[in-house]
Formats: sequence, C-alpha cells, structure tokens
Amino acid sequence: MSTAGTQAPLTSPPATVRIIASPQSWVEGEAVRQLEAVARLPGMRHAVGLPDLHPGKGAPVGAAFTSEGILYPYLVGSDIGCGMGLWDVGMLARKAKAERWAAKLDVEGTWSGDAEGFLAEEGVKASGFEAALGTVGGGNHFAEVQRVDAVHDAEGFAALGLAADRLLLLVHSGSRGLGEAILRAHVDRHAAGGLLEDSDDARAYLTRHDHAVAWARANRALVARRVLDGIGAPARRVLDVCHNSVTPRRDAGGTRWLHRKGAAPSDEGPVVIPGSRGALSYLVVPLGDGTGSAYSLAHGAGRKWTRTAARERMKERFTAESLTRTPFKSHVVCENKDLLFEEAPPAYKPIDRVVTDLVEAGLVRVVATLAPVLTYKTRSREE
DNA sequence: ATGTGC
Repeated sequence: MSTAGTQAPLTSPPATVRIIASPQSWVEGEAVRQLEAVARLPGMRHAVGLPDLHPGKGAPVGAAFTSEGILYPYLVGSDIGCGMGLWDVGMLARKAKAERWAAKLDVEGTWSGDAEGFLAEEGVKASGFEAALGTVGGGNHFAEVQRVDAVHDAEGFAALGLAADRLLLLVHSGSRGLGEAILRAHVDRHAAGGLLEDSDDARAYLTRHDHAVAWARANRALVARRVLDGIGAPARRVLDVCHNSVTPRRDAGGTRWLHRKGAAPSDEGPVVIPGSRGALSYLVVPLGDGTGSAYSLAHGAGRKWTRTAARERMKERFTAESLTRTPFKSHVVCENKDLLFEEAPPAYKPIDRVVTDLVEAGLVRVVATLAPVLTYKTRSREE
C-alpha cells in the first residue's frame, strides 16, 4: 500500500456506502439508488448519506463523498458555496415586532450600497454577479429571525457568547448566478465526468469554486446586514458554514476530495440544522473524529414531498393567507404563492427525528433549539 | 439551485 501509483486510485475497490438514518427516518428509495450510483464512480472511496438524504438532480442531497485522485464538480451542484450563517442580534426577543417587520422588510433586488466595497471588506474579489449580492435567492433559501426556544447545554451556549433572551438571525443562501455559471462551464466540457486532480481543468475549477464559496459567504453577510438594517439592530456573526463544496482533506489514507452536497461540516465547530419554517432549528456541536461520517452532518430537514406534490396538496388544504403564519405564531414573508406552497412545513421531514438520528449516531450534542419569529423568503411575486 | 428553458 505504500507505493500507490498514479493509476491506482481509479481502479481500486468500490467505495463504502453508509446511510446514517434510523428506521424512523424514512429515506426515499431513489435517494439510496442515487447514493449507490455515485459510490460506483471511478476513484470514489466513501459515500455517506445523512438523515436528511433525499433525491437530487442526478446526485442525492444530504450526502458527502470522498474520492481519491479525481473530483466531481457535478456532485457539488450549481449552488457552490451554499450554506448557513448565524448572527447574534443585539435586540431582546420580547422587543421583536414580527408583524411590523413582515409588512415592510424588503431585501429584494440589487442592494443600494457599494457591493464591491462590501466584498472588499470581506476579502472577496468581484465576480460580475454583484447585482445579486445580498439577495436571498429562491428554493429553500431564507433569512429567519429566531428566538431561543430552549438551552440544552448552558456551557456550550454561553461559550458562543449567546443569551437566551436575545434574537438570532439565520441566513440560508448561496452564490446565486455565480456558482451556476461555474458549473455550467464545467458541464459544457465534461458533462458529469470528473477532473483528475493534477489537471489544469481541475485547478481552474477549484479556483473558481473557492471564489464562489467566499462570495456566497459574503452574500449571506450582506443579506444579514440588509435584514438587520430593516429591523434596526446590530449583530455579530456567530458561525457560517458551507454545505455545498469540494475540498481537499488529509486522512489516514492520504489526500481525499471531500464533496458535500447538502451536508454541513462536522470539523468547523458548531452548526445550525434548521427545520422547515414551521419547526425548530437546532444549534449543535459536532462530536467524534468525523471519519465514519465523511466529516459531515445533516444540513436541514430534507424534503419529504416534491415541489409539484407540495403545491398540489397544500393548495387543496390551505389558503395562501393561512400559510403566512406558523404553529409558532411566526410570520412568513413569501409573496410568490407557488413558493409559499412548495416550502410549506408538511413538505419537509420532521427535524427532531433528523437531529435525534445524529445524536444517536454519536455525531452531535444539542446546544439549543431556536424557534422562528419571522421567515423572509421573497417580497417578489415572481422568481 | 439558476439576472432560469421550451
């Protein structure tokens, strides 16, 4: 094993496949088939499905993959750098004006400030997509003002500088059109094929990928700033993690390419695992050495219903107006009706089960649960 | 997912 040649990685034994989900966490068969198909790609070593595993476009979402000698941009997908940022808001929860904020908060369209200057402060170069910097995007993206529901680990909670009576802001967004353009340029040349790690194409992709990851992080920071300007409060970034990326990582066997597709890192400190807009989010601390889970965790609840099914089922049972409030009495800003139905809470799996699976697998400790106060999706009727 | 595809 000490003399692995350059050809060895692509012809060695099949990857291991592990799905970290209890029988109570229902996982769609198609998602499992997708995971197994990815595991058969040349150079693949480990394929890990997390408890929010669900089918994606070709490759599953809620999964992490490690490979040797070759990397696969299409496994990361088009929203390179997508992730979650959490801010500690300098305002008491009892001072929240959710109804007033829901009526007027507007984070739509190009930011009126100096986007390139903002990027420079974040240490990120401009990309040409700055018209979208500071916008939430579509799909499952959101900005959510939250309150602390319960503290389960007072020491861990205090260590993050948090206080139980203060608001928080969670932002889930990505690299908007930038990542999409990067993947499209790759797919035009290589389709779903991988890139040999020592190739010029791999180096070029990784340079653009790393830029999109940094730009996406800055995007979340600007979304947070726009929301905070809207509610008139200061804030401090507590954490920011990316769940769509490919990064080199050394482990016992040598350098591996760690692909995360809807999988939060377990090696970068605490993360937030959100449920639907009508459910709690979990602030957790990763446990263990990460080797059995590809250094990854679930990134959210995961869809239970397709968007099409969710639209049909929810329209039969609920009015759009009723979906702008949740069982937590929180407010939802989503003026696009299709998106309002697609993202309704029943379209997602129960987040408590997803997190319990992670706890039972020894992968996380729960620090606190966070409840929604105001979920901002979009003010626009289109998109 | 997408300054979105026919």
